[in-house]
Amino acid sequence: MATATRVFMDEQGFLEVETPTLFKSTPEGAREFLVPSRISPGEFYALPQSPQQFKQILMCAGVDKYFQLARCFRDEDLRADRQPEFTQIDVEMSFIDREDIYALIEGLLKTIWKTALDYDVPTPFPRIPYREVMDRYGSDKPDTRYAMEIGDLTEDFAASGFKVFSGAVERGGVVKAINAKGFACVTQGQMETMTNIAKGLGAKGLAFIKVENGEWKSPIVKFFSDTEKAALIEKLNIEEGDLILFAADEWLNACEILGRIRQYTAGKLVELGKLEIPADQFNFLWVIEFPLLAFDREMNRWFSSHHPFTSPVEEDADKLETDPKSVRGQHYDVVVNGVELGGGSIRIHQPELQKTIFEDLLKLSPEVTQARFGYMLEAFKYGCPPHGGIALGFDRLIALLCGADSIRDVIAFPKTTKGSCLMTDSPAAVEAKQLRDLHIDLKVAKKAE
RNA sequence: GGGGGUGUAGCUCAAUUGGUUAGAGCGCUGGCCUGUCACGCCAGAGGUUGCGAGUUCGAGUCUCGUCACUCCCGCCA
Repeated sequence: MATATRVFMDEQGFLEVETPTLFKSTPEGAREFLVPSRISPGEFYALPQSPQQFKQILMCAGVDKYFQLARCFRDEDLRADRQPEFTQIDVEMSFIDREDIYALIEGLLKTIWKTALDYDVPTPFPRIPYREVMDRYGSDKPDTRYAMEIGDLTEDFAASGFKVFSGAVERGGVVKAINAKGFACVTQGQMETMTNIAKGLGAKGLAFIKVENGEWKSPIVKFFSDTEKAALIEKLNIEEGDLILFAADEWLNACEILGRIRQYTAGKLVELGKLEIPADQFNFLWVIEFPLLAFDREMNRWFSSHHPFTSPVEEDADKLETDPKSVRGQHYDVVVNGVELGGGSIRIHQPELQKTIFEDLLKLSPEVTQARFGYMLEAFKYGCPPHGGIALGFDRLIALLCGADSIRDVIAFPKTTKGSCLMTDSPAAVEAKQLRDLHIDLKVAKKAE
């Protein structure tokens, strides 16, 4: 697949460029691996979380079509789909807009799926704005191989006698529900699991209706008016044997709760043989127009929902100062079968705008901005073409093609959950002389042998 | 870093309150049959129940430790 990727990218006129592995710490994103320097006592390299900044400078330098199968490093906890070192298909191009990226990546994925599985990926992929994908699927990486979409009942229950719902609407929230078709046979334990999912996301409970023997079995349905019931039947297509689950909360929470519920119930319905999710089908889509910024309540500041180099969509740019929350980014994720395969954006190429983002919105001091990103702002000053790019998780891609549940299954010599290599027994202690050369004193006691 | 779950044959799983020689399906090997195509029939191999301690007359089952996997929170710009 690496070969297929290189051949395709070469045919499209891209130049493969290697970027340094010994990079510098830019602690905005994931935790980095540090490498001590022998020649510069007390100073460190960092292994790159991605070649992001290098590739943007390549754009300034006139390499207008760059790609790399890039090794990336992140010192975070592991998961089935996360390893401390992994590979991405890293792409950046100049003088383009989003459409160019969509067309390129659709072509690449089409080629890869054809080569590996002789599977014809239909193009173009559907594009769904973030707002809509959350409304319909409760996830920014939905599995669209099954429908079970979330319904919105905010207006229908705004004046409901059921205070839990009308109260949520009064506070500016929403009322949403999902129909788990044929899941009225849900067990007590499964209901409890789902309630815990909802509570884990801050809900007080999980309202439900079981439709059995022509009857709505539910502790709350007695509060519903006939109009409200009619709205439910119509919007959720309620039939005998269905299970309806509700979330009344602020918008994002309600969406996420039902998104989790959607995934959970779909899994159970597959076990029961009442839903089919074909393993040999691949539903690709683009999720677009993510919010550029999200607010961190604890830190009381804005942070980039993607990364700080993402350009705002043009018609929202003037709202950066007045209404940062509503600014959408020119960011896009490519999603297949509930897996986020990659993401990217059209970048900021104007030094002033980049500086505004760093200093006014992200509240980095000018000194910090200069120390961490000064070389980029400097490069931008000499005239940087409009550019953008994307990175696809290569390990995830291979796992998808192989039908593997974990990227560990498609990586030679993977790390364990605790980050050690069982083959070579790394990480391991080093000799005192090596530490002296690196000007390092250890504070941890040496492990007893 | 915190919390939950899991670990039994190559794979998917079973094994009652702790109780005989740890079972089944699929797969594998051999034989037979065959108008077969998810063939059928017969036979067989395959296990230190992740590892190490402990409790017990007796541990797959209980306790502790450890390793691995997995999910959730944190983290993953």
